[in-house]
Amino acid sequence: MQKEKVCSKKKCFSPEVIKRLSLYLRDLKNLQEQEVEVISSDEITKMLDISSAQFRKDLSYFGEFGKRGVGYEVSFLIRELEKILGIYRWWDIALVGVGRLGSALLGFSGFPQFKLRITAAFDNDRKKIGKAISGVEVKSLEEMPAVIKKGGIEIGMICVPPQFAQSIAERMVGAGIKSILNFAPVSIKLPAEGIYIANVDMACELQTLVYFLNRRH
Amino acid sequence: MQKEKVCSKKKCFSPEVIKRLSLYLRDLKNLQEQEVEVISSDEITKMLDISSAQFRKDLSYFGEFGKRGVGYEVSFLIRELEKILGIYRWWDIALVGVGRLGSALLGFSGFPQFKLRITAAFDNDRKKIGKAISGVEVKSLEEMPAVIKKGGIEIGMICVPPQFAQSIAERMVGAGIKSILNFAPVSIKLPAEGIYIANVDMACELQTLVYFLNRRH
DNA sequence: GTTTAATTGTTACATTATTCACAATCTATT
DNA sequence: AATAGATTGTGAATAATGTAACAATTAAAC
Repeated sequence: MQKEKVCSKKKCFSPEVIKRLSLYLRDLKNLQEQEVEVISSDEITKMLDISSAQFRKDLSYFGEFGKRGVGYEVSFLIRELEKILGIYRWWDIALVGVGRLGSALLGFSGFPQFKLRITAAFDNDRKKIGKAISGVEVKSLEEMPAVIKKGGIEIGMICVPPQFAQSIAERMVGAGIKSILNFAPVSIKLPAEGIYIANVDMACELQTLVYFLNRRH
Repeated sequence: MQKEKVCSKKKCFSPEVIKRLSLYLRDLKNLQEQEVEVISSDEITKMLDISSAQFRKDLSYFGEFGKRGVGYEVSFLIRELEKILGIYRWWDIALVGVGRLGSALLGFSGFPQFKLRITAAFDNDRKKIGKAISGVEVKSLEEMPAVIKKGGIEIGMICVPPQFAQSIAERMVGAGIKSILNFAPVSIKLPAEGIYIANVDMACELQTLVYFLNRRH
């Protein structure tokens, strides 16, 4: 969506490539559950709407993972993608805003599979503080910096109403958060260099649907 | 993310352009609340991380909306963007899967502003059927086709566990749904031509964050 | 062992998207 | 009414991305 691009000294890949890799990984894991052992670029991309050439090209940036004339060994490719994407240890997440969406995310079962876990949740609503939601105790916002620092948490999730999002982002980054997934429907000005922020705005997604609905002939 | 592209006989714009327009609209509405009356491409794009040239070019695909030497009148540009995006009437949405995420979406306050409203919700859990969540009565899945047809609903939201998503999508399209916002972390094979599907996969978004976390120097 | 059918990895090409740069235009000032 | 400063709209230049084509490789069939 945005032109966000984060580089290191090494080769720099666009978020688009990385997002596709993570889609491949997701689907490969599903295939593994169905006990598929080998798959061709053609077959796997039939599910996604991506060309097989795109798939092979995406992988080629990182190495050679298939066998010509045969295809890709599912379990091997999963391991390699996990290495590329950094899924070699657990990644802790701090969530702020335990409203309906925040609670839903706390209970989302899709995270552990990718070694992602929300280990801390914060809110400023007295009624919520102290309660546990999906096994995570809700703490007061004042405790956030200390908890983030102590836990070495690097990923933050913002689920607060839009008017508070900017200030929460700044406090997160001040506490040591290095990347943010923002669900508040508002643009956040990055408070420091080298912080990666991704936005999920459901209303924007829906509006795009509406546009194309209107355009169908 | 995907290479999804929907064209009509008229000029065809990529979903990327449309998504940016809808971001502009969102931020313009915020500016309007702050009583900003005129804004330049430079100022508005400072918030987003998009270049001012990109902003002007995006608009130029659809017409001329600014005044040289001056900038853009906020209220006028809002009206024009609403026209372009199709926000001239209410758009009804059918939601399937009233779990935590589904419930959160039913209560999401960001939709009405863009004339989007969830008017029907479905689940197959007896305990949920009949209850009202955020003012919407949960109905059984069996009733879905009739309700969608009767209401002329064209937008569907899938919030069910991944293993059910494909079949729900097919039943939605069978009932007349023309575009789908899918929250299930699984690839959906489009059951018919001309159906637009957008995917929101939070685990994928987070994995992209993790990748860039790992790469920082 | 040779042939055949399949499928990768990669180069060259085509397309799409973004940025640049500046003429055109507007407002305010003198 | 002429000038200066601001800012748009846009064609041309550049960069990024995606596609197509095919040589290289593999495994299986004969």
